[in-house]
Amino acid sequence: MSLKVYNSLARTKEDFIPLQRGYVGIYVCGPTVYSHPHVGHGKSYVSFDAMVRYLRYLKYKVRYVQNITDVGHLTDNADAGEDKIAKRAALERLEPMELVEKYTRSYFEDMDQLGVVRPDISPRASGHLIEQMEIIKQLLAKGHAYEVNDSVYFAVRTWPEYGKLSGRDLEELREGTRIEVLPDKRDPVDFALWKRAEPSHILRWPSPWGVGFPGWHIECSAMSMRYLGQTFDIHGGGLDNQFPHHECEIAQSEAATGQTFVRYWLHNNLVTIDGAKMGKSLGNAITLKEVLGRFEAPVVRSFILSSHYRSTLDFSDSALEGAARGLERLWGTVQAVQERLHSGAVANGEADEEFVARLQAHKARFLEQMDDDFNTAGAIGVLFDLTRDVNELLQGEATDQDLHSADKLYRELAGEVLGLLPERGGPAQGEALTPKLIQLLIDLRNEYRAARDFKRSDTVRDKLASIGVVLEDTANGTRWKLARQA
RNA sequence: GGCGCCGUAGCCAAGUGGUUAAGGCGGCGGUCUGCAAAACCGCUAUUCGCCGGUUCGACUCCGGCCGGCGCCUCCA
Repeated sequence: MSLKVYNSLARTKEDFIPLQRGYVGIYVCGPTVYSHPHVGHGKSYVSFDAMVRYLRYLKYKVRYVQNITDVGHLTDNADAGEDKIAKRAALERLEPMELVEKYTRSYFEDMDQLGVVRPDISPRASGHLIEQMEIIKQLLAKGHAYEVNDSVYFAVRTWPEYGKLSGRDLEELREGTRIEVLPDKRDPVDFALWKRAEPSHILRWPSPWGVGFPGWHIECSAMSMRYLGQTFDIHGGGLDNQFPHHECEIAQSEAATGQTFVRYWLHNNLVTIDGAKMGKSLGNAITLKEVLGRFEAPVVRSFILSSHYRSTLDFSDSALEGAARGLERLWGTVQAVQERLHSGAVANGEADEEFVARLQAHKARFLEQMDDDFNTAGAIGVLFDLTRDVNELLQGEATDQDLHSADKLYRELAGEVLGLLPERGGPAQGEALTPKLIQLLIDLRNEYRAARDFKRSDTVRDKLASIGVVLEDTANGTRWKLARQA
């Protein structure tokens, strides 16, 4: 069994073989931090998080780099229009870097909630101007770029492979150019590496070509190669960035270094809202904070992972609701296993051979799904098959070894790889009393029940229910849980 | 106009050239329970948008059609 990934460059699934045995370098295009993250960011970064988690589970030493774009790029196209960050900063009456800091924090806040493991390096574009200029210098020296009126453009006609990622034909691109071509460009398809700053442009830096700001694509080339080398294993991003962003990255990087830039390009598909594209510019973007206000973060995460990363995902309340019910059931079983383990009433003993064999079979199927281009949807399916078996086990006499092996498998697959288990943090001091108090009431109620005083036992249950504590009588005693928030 | 994707049960969603087309939600029936909840068991697509073709055999490959969508302009 080996990991296969869909490489956009090859348009097919390929065996994943890293450049250096045991090590993986991965770069994923990060957010431009000028507003709160939306559900599209959620899908993208949760998807790549699952990949990174799985690679680490496979014992690869992973270096995960994800940039923060804090250099304003233009609202319109790469050549004209306002700077997004400057525009928004003016609107919010903040210093541009203040705005950027605010939304960078907001971004990590939401990602943390979604259980996204932080990248190993989160480089800021504004902190890597030197590296960007270095590449531009190399491109100029090699004749792949030219300077006009204090701006520098990449000369696409000097790079015949331009279009290899997105399948574009240069001639068609020239004909189909919708944007007004700047007179400075020698060729309509050329793209900016460095732009002269107009006097009104706030975000500006000195450079060998005058005061200006970097082009949109150059930062990713600079930061990825800075930390992962001239050639690295995986570059990820949204499908919407395949062209022109990634195409341009490849051209400028490979033209500058003469080396293969990226070996595997992974693109995740986009989010739709009621079947239609969601976009900031379309005004139908839903922020993560909005969704996280209505659904628990793990529910959102499991919803995202319940479809393949290369499929579109349609956000709707009913679909989220379904994901919530399913996750609740999964958690119920995971929790029940742990409760049984800690109940002190478990028989010590060997694990049932047949049961262990079934666990192993589930695990193998799970890994098979993940190996197949990170099929988290299939993997979650296996988790529910596993849950069926574990529930069956819980119906009868389970030994501590049985329970331990089930618990371990959940933690490994659902927890470590998919990040779908609740954090197991100890309760805060005052809260530690709550379970004991509830247990007291449960014991009391059970005394009433033993005496067949159901009127009183129901009163206890109902009153607990009214403050959000739900009781469940099982063959192995009474359990309790907090009611879902309405 | 160019490039590309998708169409699987009421809903969400995997998947495969040929044994019974995952899984989740919902629904129905049952077991358990004082009642309930949860859990468990069973049922819920003779069929994979439509029409042709290739094949011994296609939902899976090819062609056409219908429908939905994306990229080609900032966007995860």
